[in-house]
Amino acid sequence: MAQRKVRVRFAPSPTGALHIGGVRTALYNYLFAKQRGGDFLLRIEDTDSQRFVPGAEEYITESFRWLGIAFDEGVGVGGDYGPYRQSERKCIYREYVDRLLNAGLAYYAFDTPEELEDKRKETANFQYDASTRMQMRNSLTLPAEETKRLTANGEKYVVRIKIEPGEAIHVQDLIRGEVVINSSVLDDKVLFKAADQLPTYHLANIVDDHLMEITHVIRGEEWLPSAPLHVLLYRYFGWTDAMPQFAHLPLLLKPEGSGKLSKRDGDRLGFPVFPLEWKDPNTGEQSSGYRESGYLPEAVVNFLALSGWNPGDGREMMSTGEMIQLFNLEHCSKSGARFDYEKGKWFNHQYLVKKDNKELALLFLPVLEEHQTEAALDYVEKVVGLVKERVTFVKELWEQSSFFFIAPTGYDEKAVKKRWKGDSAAQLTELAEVLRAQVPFDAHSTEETVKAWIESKGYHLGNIMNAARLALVGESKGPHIFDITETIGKEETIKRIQQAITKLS
RNA sequence: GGCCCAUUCGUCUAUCGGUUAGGACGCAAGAUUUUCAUUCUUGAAAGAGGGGUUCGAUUCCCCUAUGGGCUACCA
Repeated sequence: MAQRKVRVRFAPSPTGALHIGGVRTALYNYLFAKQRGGDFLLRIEDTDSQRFVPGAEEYITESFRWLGIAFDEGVGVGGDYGPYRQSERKCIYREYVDRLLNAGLAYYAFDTPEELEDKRKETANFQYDASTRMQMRNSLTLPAEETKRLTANGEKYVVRIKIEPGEAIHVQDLIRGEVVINSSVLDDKVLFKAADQLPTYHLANIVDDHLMEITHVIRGEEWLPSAPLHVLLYRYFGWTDAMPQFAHLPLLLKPEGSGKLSKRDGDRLGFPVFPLEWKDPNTGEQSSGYRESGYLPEAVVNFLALSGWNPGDGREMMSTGEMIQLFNLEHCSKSGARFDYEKGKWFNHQYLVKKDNKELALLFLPVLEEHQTEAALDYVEKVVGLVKERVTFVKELWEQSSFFFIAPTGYDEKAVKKRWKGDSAAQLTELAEVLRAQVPFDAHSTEETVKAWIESKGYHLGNIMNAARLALVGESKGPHIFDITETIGKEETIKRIQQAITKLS
């Protein structure tokens, strides 16, 4: 077969917020495409008008924009294979349905949902297939004129694929190898609904993948059971030669308990399962997002890539560029991965520490604003550089640095008990004098002066430093004390020391 | 219930017949430190069970168990 340009797609349906597992699937498609110099497209599968949720499509687009995963083609981007929204491709599918109908590979079925339900109730394991279809109301059992009359009358029919039993269907999976399924266990799936004149997933998916010249279908494991049906559909259409290659990814599982990661888990266990915050327009239910929780998109991407795939050499911290180079389906695991949220946090910490102070300061500015605080950018930059190693999230920067912006209004009781000794007031009074005379006031010079003074007086270093820290910070935490004095400056330093003496004596 | 997929430390995973079964997160201990963190060092921690194949199985095959998915006029 001629070498075709790699084209992969991410095809979500707009039924709500994009699940983090979906994000991972999209990411793998993206990495795969970019590595092979191929195209990555976004197709919206909105063939179920019942489940459409307003805002979901915008949510999807915005999520990938935030994550830095760009589509080459599709909804919101455009391209030569459009439209990319299945609801807008309505007229395309009818032709293919007819093709199957005319070839005798599909048939009309008139059974109502109620009739089917009854059937399922009375017959255990009822399946609409070769063994049962001749007992149902369809174009195979009804006289031709009757079928004609019913379809012409606008009866609510459905088109089903006709699957011949007893054949072993082989699916080649890039991750799992060969999977063989007997066609007898497959049912005559509905391909098209007359009610809304729309195809179901299976038909639309195959037709679109073919028309859009998709070369690789990389999707979640939940699709593996219907892969044989898809293979059959390619055959029915005569497209076997151009059939895409399949790769079914393992699922993301709940961190604890059993089952796949679900929307509910996030807020139950205290972590987001969505890239962005989401409020369901129907239920009003609010779900947290990675972005709003203070995650860095590059950390989320790196972490997600590594649950289900590894580069093979033990590397963990990787830029998107590196992952594009290293990605391959062979190193995707076959078994489901429990979602390791703690490791996600670790990744965020790593990326946060690595991040340029100025960029970090920019991200911190809104947080400062929330606390009715403002400061010059270069001041914030300096502060951020001093405390970033101590936090996991941008938000936590405030807890670690508030004293750089606001003088302590009270003193931590425990710290006072432990650090404020009987002679602290006297010693700090002296320290204030030493500091007042200190020029220049940079951390290094100040430290030398203060240490020399302590030594000459024979004071206890720890006692002075801890008491001073209490005065400057208000509690027993924070970076190197002379970095604090340098940053807040001489006036503020002395002011805080004097205030502590007054309040704590 | 039926069908399909999977199974290495608590978790994510490396190993593609011969290893003291490696790394990372988390956990524990120690070191560093004027505080709290960070950091560094060390440690505990795994091949589901049973059969084969083989000189030799974590690795290949079968069975069992367990986990997961699918089983809609949803995707």
